[in-house]
Amino acid sequence: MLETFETVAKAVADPSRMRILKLLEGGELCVCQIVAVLDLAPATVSRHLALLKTAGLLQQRRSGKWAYYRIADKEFNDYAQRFLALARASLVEDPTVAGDRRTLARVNAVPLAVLCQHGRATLGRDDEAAEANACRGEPA
Amino acid sequence: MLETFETVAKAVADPSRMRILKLLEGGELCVCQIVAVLDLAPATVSRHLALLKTAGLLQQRRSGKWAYYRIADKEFNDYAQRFLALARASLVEDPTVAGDRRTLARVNAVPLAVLCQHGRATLGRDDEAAEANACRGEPA
DNA sequence: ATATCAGTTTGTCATATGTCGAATTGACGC
DNA sequence: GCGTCAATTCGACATATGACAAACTGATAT
Repeated sequence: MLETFETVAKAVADPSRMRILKLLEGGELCVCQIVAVLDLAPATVSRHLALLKTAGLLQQRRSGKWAYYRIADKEFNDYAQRFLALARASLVEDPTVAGDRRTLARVNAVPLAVLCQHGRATLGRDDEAAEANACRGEPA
Repeated sequence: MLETFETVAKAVADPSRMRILKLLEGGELCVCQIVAVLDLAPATVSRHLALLKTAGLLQQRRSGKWAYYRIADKEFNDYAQRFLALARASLVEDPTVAGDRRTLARVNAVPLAVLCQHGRATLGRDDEAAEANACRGEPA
């Protein structure tokens, strides 16, 4: 259907959403991690994730207070997996995507109990003391 | 570049433009043929075609008063040909696309001197007398 | 040079979209 | 039950976008 194609195509035709997809290629992430990397409001990220999920590009699970999103591994419609393949083959050396990955590494070095409370501001404090893990302590 | 990806993705993420791409898979067309099939204002079609061309998805040539567009056969950027391949594999049995192709067959049965002057209205008059060819009489 | 024609550009309008702040919802701890 | 936290939904705003009409541009015929 033309409408489905449009829905999926529009989903990847936004830079913020494309950045999310490239982040998730590395594996499932908690919303708060995506928020910290992209430095966008949680409402914005939540809206983007919902749109990607509606387009059949992502899957979601909840664990306690946290929501995790990952790249869809099923065929939810005729086009999602094709666009995911195209996205995977794209932007391989893009500086924005590469920068996001570096930021994600720093995000992952911060205990999420801290990240969830103080957001991206914690990234500049490498001397922050370690705390108990929260949402990131639960692999898929 | 993320910006280029966005430009190309946005170009195919619109139904009218996707219909144009599917039409052009059958070969080069004059603007007036596309106008007749899509039943959109010439200004609208012209805007869409310009956007597709900017995205590296189409090429254009002029011949007299007429402008012809065809699917790009060169790599104008990193993504255009990838999206063209995806588009070619998509909407193969879509009813809107199929209907456009049927309409195009009827458009092609009308001499373009007539079509260019009277537009889509000529499609309902199968008894129209043949006239000299105009823009369609010039194959690539 | 003038008129006609086809396509393009400009201007306008209604609608869509990305973003953020506020409000809401659901999970958790006490 | 209450307070806290993370994510989601809602509302508002600025900007973008698809559509059309009008104006413009370039090609052609006379």
